[in-house]
Amino acid sequence: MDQDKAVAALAALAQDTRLSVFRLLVKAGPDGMIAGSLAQAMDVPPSTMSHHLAKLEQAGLAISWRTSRLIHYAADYAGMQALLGFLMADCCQGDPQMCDSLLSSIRCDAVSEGAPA
Amino acid sequence: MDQDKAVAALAALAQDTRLSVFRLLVKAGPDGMIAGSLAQAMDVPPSTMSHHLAKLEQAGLAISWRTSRLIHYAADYAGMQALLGFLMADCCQGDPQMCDSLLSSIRCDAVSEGAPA
DNA sequence: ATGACATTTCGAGAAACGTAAAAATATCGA
DNA sequence: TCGATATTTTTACGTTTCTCGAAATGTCAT
Repeated sequence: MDQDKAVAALAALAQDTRLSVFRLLVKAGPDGMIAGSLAQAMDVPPSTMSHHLAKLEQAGLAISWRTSRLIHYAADYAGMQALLGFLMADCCQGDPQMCDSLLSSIRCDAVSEGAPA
Repeated sequence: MDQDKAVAALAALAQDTRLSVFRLLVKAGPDGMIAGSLAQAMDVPPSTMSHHLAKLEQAGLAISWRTSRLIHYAADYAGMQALLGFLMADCCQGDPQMCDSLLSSIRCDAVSEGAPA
């Protein structure tokens, strides 16, 4: 992950529809979702969704594969991991505690926002 | 952190100069850096840097304060934390292991990219 | 007060982005 | 092969974003 790739990944997520799609894919897991279902879920035309999905895939945040006529999209966890690592790099230089407290609040069993019980 | 704020924060980071500035601020720590120094460091005019800094601050990723004629900018760790938490929400539904492996690679003592020895 | 310094606000042009209809491509069933 | 389905590519237009000079604002020393 270099600067350019990070900017591309962040730009891919910095759009309402795409951010929603990405989070939907994160929740959906490795099996992913069908392109058409995503277009329906987000209430946008197929061509618009295709454009967004292409951007997510180019940014390394989603992967796709075909099953007969259907195209599956799933979150690219490796890409997400690389992006977060890039953002967090050097975060704790001189103060590991600060970084630790930041990360601990993100741990799955500690996430509270965006994941209502 | 809601969807709109997350999009704003991601958009703030999805720009070459601003991403560099943010990472510089993350490295600089709580004392932050002076606006003019950031303009020099990034080689952009003061007005351009001011525009970028305003966007980072509006996005909740930076804070600023004045010391006589100088204006300090520092990374807003709480904002960064909220954004990462939002992105990670629901990441491990049904598969906590996947989320754990993702986070463990981000831990400060495991960061390798972007932080050359 | 006046001038010098640090930064922001305003304004305008160029470039990039989001949207979606229309046409093209790919796959399947009959 | 033909039509139907699923998706992408092409193309176009309106909007937003980026950039930076010029002017305005805030601060300090004299």
